Amino acid sequence: MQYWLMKSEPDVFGIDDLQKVSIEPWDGVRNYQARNMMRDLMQVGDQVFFYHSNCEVPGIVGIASIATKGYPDDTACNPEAKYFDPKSDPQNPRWYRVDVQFVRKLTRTISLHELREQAALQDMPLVRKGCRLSVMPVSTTEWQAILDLE
DNA sequence: GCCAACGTTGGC
DNA sequence: GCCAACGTTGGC
Repeated sequence: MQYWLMKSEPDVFGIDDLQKVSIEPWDGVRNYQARNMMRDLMQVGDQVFFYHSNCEVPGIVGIASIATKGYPDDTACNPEAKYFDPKSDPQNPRWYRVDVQFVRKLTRTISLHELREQAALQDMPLVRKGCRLSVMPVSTTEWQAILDLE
């Protein structure tokens, strides 16, 4: 089993929204690195840290799991959709998504500030300045180190 | 294939 | 709201 971290803006779709709907298709990702991870690497049952970005206290707020393997993100082919991509061909889909399932909220937010202070987390892309990757792998030791902070 | 222009992300 | 970082686009 693999571990991941996925970012979302709480004003758009936060951990409380995920709790309400239980399962959410993670569509609209238009970044090739993130696409490759969703399409090729994610497996059902993988665990995910749910991260709130672009908000008052950015940080990890909950845990989710991967509910489906990667499958084509057909919102890319819908001209009405927010993340429509005219270059995406339904016969040869450019973008992929997975379904994400709510597991639990953390007892508290583990802020980005606090994550940056941890020596064990210095290699995480997340703590690098200017990291814009919205989906990233988390190692087993990083996963445990973060849970130990809860 | 280079690189300037542009758009987006996301912390602050 | 500002702006640094970074990915993408497109002219050449």
